[in-house]
Amino acid sequence: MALEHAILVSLLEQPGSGYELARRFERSIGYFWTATHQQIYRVLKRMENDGWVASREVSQHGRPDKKEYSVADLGHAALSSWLHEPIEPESVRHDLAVKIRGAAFDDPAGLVREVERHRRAHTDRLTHYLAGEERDFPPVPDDGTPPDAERELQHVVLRGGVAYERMMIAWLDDVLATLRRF
Amino acid sequence: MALEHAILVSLLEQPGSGYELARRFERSIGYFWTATHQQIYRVLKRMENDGWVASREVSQHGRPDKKEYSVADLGHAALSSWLHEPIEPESVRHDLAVKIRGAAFDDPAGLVREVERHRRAHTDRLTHYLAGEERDFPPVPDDGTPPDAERELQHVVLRGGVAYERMMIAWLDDVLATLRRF
DNA sequence: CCTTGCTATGCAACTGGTTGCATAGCAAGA
DNA sequence: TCTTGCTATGCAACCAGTTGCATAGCAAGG
Repeated sequence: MALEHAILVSLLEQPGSGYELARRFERSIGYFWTATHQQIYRVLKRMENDGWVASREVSQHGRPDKKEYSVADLGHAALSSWLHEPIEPESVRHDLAVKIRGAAFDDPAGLVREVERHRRAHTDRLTHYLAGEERDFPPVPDDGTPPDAERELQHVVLRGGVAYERMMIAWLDDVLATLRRF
Repeated sequence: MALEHAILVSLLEQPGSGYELARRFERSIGYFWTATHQQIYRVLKRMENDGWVASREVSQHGRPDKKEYSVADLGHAALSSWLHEPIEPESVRHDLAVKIRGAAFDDPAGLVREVERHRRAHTDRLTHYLAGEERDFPPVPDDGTPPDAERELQHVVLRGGVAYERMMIAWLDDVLATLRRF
């Protein structure tokens, strides 16, 4: 399970409430790890019981109070030991691939609109990633100052998202060309 | 849920027992949808109760008997209606991306060996895909005969796997270069 | 004042998926 | 004969994740 660890990373980058975490999981972290707010609240509670995170009540102006969480020593240690474990070869789940192979026994041409819809979703996400990259990672001249690990690593993960979306768009074009031959 | 549908597609391509399905889910179908044998047996039982599949006992020489499943009309209809639903924008889960961002708060260089391990797993899988492609999809001259949908669609899904592995390898090289700057 | 809508937190029930364990047929080899 | 190993099927317990629902503070606008 890596939700705990994703939360730890997110809280290390920036402490925040369950609600704020849920919003981050709709963007940023959420590009490669999804979670709903119910899940986040439940896991945060468990993590607090385990001493991985600590919370404090924060009053806000014009809004309900929030509970701001930050990473405790035990949490930092737990993250560290997880980082040093080898494991997890990742398992893939691709509904669309199942659909494409299934289309052979139904109506191949009928899948075109569905694939086009997916293609649009991926181009949208690519556009979004590229805008984020331009905003958050403008090119800096190498003036000899040491690189910032947090920033560089966030950037390389984002580049992974960009590469993934580009690959998917190219493949979906291949799929569309194939479907249109029937 | 698409496990039912993945099983239907697999049984349409070739009827088989739960055990045989489990083996297919370790290759072929398993490249984009994973399932353990327990899960497959449980779901097959439910599908049989629902009339989606039918089974018959098959005696084998030198082996225990098996129950061979094939798709019933209701199952074919269920698959068809699923294929015509729009839905599912796919959610991603990338442990490695979490680890990479987390490494900023631990030991970036310590992640190199882990990333190299993943890179090796992906090159292995790519080699495996390419061997399968050469074996199952040799180039055929276009002699005007109509293309075989089942075959062409299996091929385009496999090309997706190849594209994915190539993208991952290139990205992991990017990650390694980034990690090595610290 | 009342509705709408966003912030903020949470419970309960369910479903899908994983893990550990168990059983049994049969073949091959020590 | 006994062990090892592959084929073949399955139960039970657990855990992670989803869905539906509920509550409450506060602001803005009709």
